[in-house]
Amino acid sequence: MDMSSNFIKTIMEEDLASGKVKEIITRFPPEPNAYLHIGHARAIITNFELAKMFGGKTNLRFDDTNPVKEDAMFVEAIKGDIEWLGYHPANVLFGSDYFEESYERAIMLIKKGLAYVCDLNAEDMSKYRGTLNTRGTDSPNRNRSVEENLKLFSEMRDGKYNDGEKTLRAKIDMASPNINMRDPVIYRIIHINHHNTGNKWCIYPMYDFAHPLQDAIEGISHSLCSLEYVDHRVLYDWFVEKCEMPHIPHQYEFGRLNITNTIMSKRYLKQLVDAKLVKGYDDPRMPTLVGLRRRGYTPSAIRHFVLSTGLSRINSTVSNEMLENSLRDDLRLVNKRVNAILNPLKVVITNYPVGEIEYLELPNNNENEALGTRTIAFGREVYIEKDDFIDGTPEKGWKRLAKGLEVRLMHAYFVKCEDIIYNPDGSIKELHCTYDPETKSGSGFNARKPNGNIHFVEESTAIPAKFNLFEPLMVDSDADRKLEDRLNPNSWKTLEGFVEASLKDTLPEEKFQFVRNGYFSVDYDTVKGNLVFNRTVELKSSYK
RNA sequence: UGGGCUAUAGCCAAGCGGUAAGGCAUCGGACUUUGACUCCGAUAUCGGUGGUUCAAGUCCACCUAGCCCAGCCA
Repeated sequence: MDMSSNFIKTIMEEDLASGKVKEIITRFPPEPNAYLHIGHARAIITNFELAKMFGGKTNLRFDDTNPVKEDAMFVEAIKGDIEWLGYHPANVLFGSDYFEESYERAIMLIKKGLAYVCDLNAEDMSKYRGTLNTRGTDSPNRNRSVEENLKLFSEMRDGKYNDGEKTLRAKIDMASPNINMRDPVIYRIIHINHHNTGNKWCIYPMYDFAHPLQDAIEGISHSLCSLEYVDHRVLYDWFVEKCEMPHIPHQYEFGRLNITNTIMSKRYLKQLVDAKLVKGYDDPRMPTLVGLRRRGYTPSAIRHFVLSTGLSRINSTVSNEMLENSLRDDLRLVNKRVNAILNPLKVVITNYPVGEIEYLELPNNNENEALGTRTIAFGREVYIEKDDFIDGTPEKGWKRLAKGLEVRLMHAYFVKCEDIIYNPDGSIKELHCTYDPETKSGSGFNARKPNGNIHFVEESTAIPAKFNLFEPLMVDSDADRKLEDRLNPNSWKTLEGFVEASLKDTLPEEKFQFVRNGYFSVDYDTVKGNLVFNRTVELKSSYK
């Protein structure tokens, strides 16, 4: 699928046409402190697709300028997710690769009288900053000499001061209506081991300072980010200019992508995992890429979804149906359609010979002949879905089984329900039906129409399986309420039923359409003799 | 009387002065060995008010609503 028209694509076309840029170079700059989720997928896909469209390239750059929050483990996880999505970065880089250059550029700012070492502690700095409605006041250290600033900054690097004791700040304008311009901190002191640079540094650049420099160094042409950075753009440009970067990158912002019934904030996802309310970051209910993968989502479905939602300067909330639709669309023609019974109800075909099994041939996908055919077993005892039978008089339009009605067991025979056998407790034990040999599928029989078509699995060849069915994790979008109170108690339900014999040797992540039940993916918990399937998404249904 | 951003159908979203694309959802109907798929058909005058123009969703003014910003986070 192509990316439809959007404002960033238009900007790129114009920049290329005018000669403002020679090549489109983008970057995806995650901070290695969490698993990627579907929201990140939008940023990844947008950056890679846009560059690809214009014959450019995209870097993966880990923005690791804050060692207190970052972990090398996430570096590998993030790389894996991006590869899984189908993208190959031109370069895999780290913000920490540029610590030396950042330091040199900071010295340049000091020498130009555009940066100073400040002694204010965090609390006082906040007071001096002023508020949204009142201007800030200058730091007492704002007019230190260049020599003193150089000396102090050098001492900061050498570890002479404790965390928080001093900062390096850009000297801009404490009266600016844009708070980001009120002498922002550009270096702070953090004595901690960094996953890449170890103990080499104890001062680390802030995002606002590091990011534009990183973009400039890498020759990024279009630096894409989300809307909350709009107010930072003027600072971004200020650093690129004042640091005299040879290449001038430009920042463009677009809105975040939200999905109904889906909470994507890092904080909540972490809370869910830490409180063991889910089974980990790859729980099939999680909106993480590893979660979606386990659930059964395919990279191409996610790509299609993201591209179909477009790109604008609005923080949008797209309905979950759109994501689900992308998955169905993606799998419809490429997956085998097989029989599984999630809620078994036994049916005995009383006029079928005891002990006899016959094998019936059917297409693996009736919309795609290339997938070939297979055989399924049919015999005297079969399982059907409980929902496909109604005990009593069905409403008008019922297209399934009921006593006295005849339906087709798909690709087999018409069967008619003659008797309902009950357990002592009143529940249904089994159905007694008769079949009509004349109605065999493929025979061309059309003397009468069945009251619907239902699927089945033959009893003696059936393989037991577990089916995990999901609903949204959260039922309440009110962020003020406690997490526990917002959870959907029915978000995970496991059913035990049967699948047809052809699924005996399936492997994790294999995907099927279970006829009339939806798309399923084999779960990682599947081991020999214990099949577990996750329902990725249901089939659409006009049956209410 | 702080600054910034945004406003096209239920949800996304094209549109760049010439008479409202598309997708998802919804509602009809056809077809159907998945109540699936597919196919037909239905559904908006563009936040509001003025103005410029032969012509405005597109330009101008004012208004309204929503979102973002006061980390030594990103």
